[in-house]
Amino acid sequence: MSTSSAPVRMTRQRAAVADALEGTDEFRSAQQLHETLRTRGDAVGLATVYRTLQALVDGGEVDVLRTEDGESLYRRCARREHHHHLVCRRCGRTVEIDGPTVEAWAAMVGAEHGFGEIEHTVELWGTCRDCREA
Amino acid sequence: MSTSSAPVRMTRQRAAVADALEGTDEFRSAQQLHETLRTRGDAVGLATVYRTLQALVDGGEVDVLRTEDGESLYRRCARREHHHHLVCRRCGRTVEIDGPTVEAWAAMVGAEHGFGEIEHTVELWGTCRDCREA
DNA sequence: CAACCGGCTGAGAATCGTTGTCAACTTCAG
DNA sequence: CTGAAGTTGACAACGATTCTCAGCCGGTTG
Ligand SMILES: [Zn+2]
Ligand SMILES: [Zn+2]
Ligand SMILES: [Zn+2]
Ligand SMILES: [Zn+2]
Repeated sequence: MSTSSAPVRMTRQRAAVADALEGTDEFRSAQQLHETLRTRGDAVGLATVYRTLQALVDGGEVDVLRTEDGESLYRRCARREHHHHLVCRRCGRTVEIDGPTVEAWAAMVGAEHGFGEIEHTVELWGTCRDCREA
Repeated sequence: MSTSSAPVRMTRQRAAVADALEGTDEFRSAQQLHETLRTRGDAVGLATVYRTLQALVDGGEVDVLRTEDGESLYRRCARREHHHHLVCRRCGRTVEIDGPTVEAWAAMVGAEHGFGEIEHTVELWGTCRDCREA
């Protein structure tokens, strides 16, 4: 089996995007990252930012989640294993969450109703202390 | 206090949309509903379908959830109280789920990290038996 | 029953995040 | 150093949803 994946090249742009993600602990949108890079004088085309983020997501390097109004937010999480998030809807600050209970619950409920290939979406939104006091 | 809510009028269009929702047990997109109505010879403008659905959602009459690719799906659920869904990603068939465990878990995790105004998104996706055998 | 006020409708334009296009450019194996 | 092939970026294209606004119609009044 040869999945003949195209060779991946290291470019200034990819390094820049990866770096911007390393530089923060919060979930950021593609546009925010694009702006950050531009300001930092390390400009990268918006399309490239999107492409790079998508690649990182596909490679499991980065997590994505969609805002209530449909915008995608990206974050370089500490652990690569499956986990969930508690995100500040104001500033993006994030806490990685483990939910063994939820995992079992989801799988069980799915099977219980004859559904297969079960997947689950579990995200928590709130307002962090700092944002609440601001 | 006068929340002076504007009077709501019953129109052919609103009745049609409401009826289309009654007619199915599955999560449907605004466009699907619009098409259904058109076919049924009970045409309603797409904008009106969207407006009506939004109103129903605001009134807690209908539940919404977003597809993985950002499309909104609507469904007239049996219970008005908070609950979750196990949805067939193929046909939209849905099972309403109760997750007392999850409710408590979400609230606890949020408070535990000093976040306020906690909200949670918990949806289960799978493939129903019929769709799997097709 | 007719007149009216104001909410409602719909065709089409406008949004907006995201993806597709494609010629010019850059990486890197040989 | 060279050439083949992956990358880039300005800009067009998309697709779901929302906005506009002139014309329409529900329902209340007299
Ligand atoms: Zn915050
Ligand atoms: Zn999980
Ligand atoms: Zn199904
Ligand atoms: Zn819940």
